[in-house]
Amino acid sequence: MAVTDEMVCFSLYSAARATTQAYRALLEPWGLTYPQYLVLAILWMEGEQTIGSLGDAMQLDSGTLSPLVRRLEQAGYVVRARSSADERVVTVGLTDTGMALRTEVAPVHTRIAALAGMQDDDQRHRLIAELQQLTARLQHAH
Amino acid sequence: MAVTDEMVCFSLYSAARATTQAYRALLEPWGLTYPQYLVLAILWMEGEQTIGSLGDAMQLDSGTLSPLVRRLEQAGYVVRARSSADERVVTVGLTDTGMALRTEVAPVHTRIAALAGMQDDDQRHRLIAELQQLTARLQHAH
DNA sequence: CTGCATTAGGTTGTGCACAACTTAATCGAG
DNA sequence: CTCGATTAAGTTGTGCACAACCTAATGCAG
Repeated sequence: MAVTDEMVCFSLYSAARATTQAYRALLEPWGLTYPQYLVLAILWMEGEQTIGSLGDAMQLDSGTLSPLVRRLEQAGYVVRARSSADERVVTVGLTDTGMALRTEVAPVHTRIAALAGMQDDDQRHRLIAELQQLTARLQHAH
Repeated sequence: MAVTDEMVCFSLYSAARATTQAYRALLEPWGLTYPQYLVLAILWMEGEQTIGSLGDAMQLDSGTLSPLVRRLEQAGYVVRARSSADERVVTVGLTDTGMALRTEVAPVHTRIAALAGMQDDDQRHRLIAELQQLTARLQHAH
């Protein structure tokens, strides 16, 4: 029994890395990373976003999102544009190529959940709720 | 209700980042990161290790551990030495300074668990077991 | 209308995480 | 004993995560 097996933090750290590994394998044909997939998933479901709204959804700051979205743009999946109403705001929208990925790529998260043994809705929602509560507590702690 | 709130992967990703954030705050006085803390925790509990045994425990390869352990050495917490029995192997041991940290720093993971609302042993072990099972399933999937 | 505070996004620097590769030591079949 | 295979660790390059800082646009008190 290793030291780390007694730590919640380590099992989280480990599970998160196993998850992004699983995404890496399934997303490899499109050269997408897991955070890039998340941005596309948000765009597919909710339409055009700003860097700020992506940051709210993913809890990431512009220091992470700016280069990430730039790479998605270089790959031809999204376009960035300064908002005409407010020149500070950058909008991010899907290209036709990005839109076309949806059918094939969007279901990946469901396949990952199945691989993880999380195909049962109740069980999955219970785990999600528990993790969200844990996250909220840690965030409010400081 | 955001898109990402339906995804196990996102709640994991989010919880893992909240955890390392909490560690960052508590470890700031010693300039330690969460993975560095893990290495020290293993050394405190199990004594001298090799790069390979640390890699087994943390599921990391030498590409991550080599520079990480180098930084711990530069900070004066550990020493590296080539094994005389097998010159390929590098052993990692605590310095007196590293040993002395134990009293103050080792309890941090318990404090994090408390902040996360995971002070109850049964509840914590149930979550750890669930995450370990999920991790194992994802790792065996490929 | 002016000028300072606020806000949105970008840049820089550090440290993981990991793939792909290199180097050097050890092992082991023949 | 020899030499090809294996093993341990390190190096290089890419992408995230995040702190600290910068720039430019907007908002707003006076």
